[in-house]
Amino acid sequence: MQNLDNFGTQIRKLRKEAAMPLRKLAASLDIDQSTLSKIERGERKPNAQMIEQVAKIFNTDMKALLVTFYSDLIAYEIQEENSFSEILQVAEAKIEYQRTKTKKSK
Amino acid sequence: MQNLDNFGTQIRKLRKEAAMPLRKLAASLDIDQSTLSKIERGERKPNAQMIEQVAKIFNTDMKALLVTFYSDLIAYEIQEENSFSEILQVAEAKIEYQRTKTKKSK
DNA sequence: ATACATTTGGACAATATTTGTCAAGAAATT
DNA sequence: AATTTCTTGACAAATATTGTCCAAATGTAT
Repeated sequence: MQNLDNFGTQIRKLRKEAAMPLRKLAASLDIDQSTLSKIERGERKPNAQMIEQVAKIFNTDMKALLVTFYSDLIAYEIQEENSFSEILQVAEAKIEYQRTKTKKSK
Repeated sequence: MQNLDNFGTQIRKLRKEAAMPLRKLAASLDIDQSTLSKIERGERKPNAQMIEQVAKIFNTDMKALLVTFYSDLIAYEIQEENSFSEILQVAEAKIEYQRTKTKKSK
């Protein structure tokens, strides 16, 4: 089954596995350690640029991190909506439609 | 098939059907007409509060508007991601998981 | 226990983004 | 061509995000 961790939890796990102090990871990512602490605990939103750096540092799969990052974002935005399932379905159709359009227009 | 219009297009259609000038709808929504013009053409993002008002004014289905609004938002955010399909799937699983949790904890 | 390293919490300014507003010009309608 | 409707761009005000610091809290080893 897929991993339902949020981005913060995932990073913290990677960091612990690597036995790396938060302070050090923060330095590698060029962010303040308190900021990273908050990101790991879900108190602040991470930003998309972090993802590539994190993948490199821990030599891990970037795709998994991207999926976690964006699914967090989306789940948060529509968690209160009863029609969440339909929303996601339509969003997917829209993206697919966009892609066929740009393919043709090329 | 589902409606893949974006929110702006949908509002514009409703407004045209009702033969209502933009200026008047803007007044009803208590926003500047230039703002509404931009929203209808997708140049500015609408906000969620508009939805209920629009549904009332045109006596139309609020759910359809909500789905359009949020699917736009999401499609825009992840349209560049190759794993968009998986992202959406995981987002859905996360929301479902959240819900089972809160149900139990009650 | 105390010393040392790590993590967390809160405050704050700097920066960026969003939102509201206006007025003038373009387009459409009568 | 006069009137109404819509669009565009510019700008300030309000709001949100981000970066930074430092003290307090927690954890770890001696």
